[in-house]
Amino acid sequence: MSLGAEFYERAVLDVARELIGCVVEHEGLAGMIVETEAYHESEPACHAFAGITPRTRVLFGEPGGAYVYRSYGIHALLNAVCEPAGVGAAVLIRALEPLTGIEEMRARREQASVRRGCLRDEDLCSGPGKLTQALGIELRHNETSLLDGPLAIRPGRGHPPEVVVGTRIGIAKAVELDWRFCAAGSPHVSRPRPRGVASRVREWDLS
DNA sequence: CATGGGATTGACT
DNA sequence: GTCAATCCCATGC
Repeated sequence: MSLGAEFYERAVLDVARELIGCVVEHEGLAGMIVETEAYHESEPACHAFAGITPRTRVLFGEPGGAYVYRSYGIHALLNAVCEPAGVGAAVLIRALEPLTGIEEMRARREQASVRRGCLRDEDLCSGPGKLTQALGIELRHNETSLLDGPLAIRPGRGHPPEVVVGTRIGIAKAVELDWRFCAAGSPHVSRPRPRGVASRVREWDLS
């Protein structure tokens, strides 16, 4: 069962943190969310900061909507619209740990890669553009519903991962906000990793 | 209508 | 470390 509107209709920082450990699913392909970022109309890094435009209206729409936009002319980035309708806010899904359909994900990712057959599991969904490519998420999913649409986000199983907080990636404004959330220790988080997520070097590896 | 700038990635020096 | 690819849309004339 997908997360309901009441899950998304809350403070975007709470949603971003609690989405860590949840599962994104599309066409039978699924991965656990290990990295998110929060965006809110009150700060200039958020697309909704510009107000309601044809591009941003979905951000001000019903919580639980999907905001998918093209980045750098190439990549589709997936966001979950949050907060009550009328407030422009969303959580950017930045990385997944692949769970189901891993070989299908690898095939989709290697289509665009020059080096084939070399992609590790950690290379499949460790970035916002990578995960949409791996799961087949495209611009046509913009303004669809995460509650009952082709894209679904479900609660995770077991206890949720420990979460590490850091600053957001790849933005020029409001860079100081600690609005990035990562599953502690996960090798599927994108780079650069915040402190506390860096892979540990065992002592016997040093010499 | 023309222009400019990205919530990135992969390849290369 | 640097750099180009490439499309949508916000902005300004």
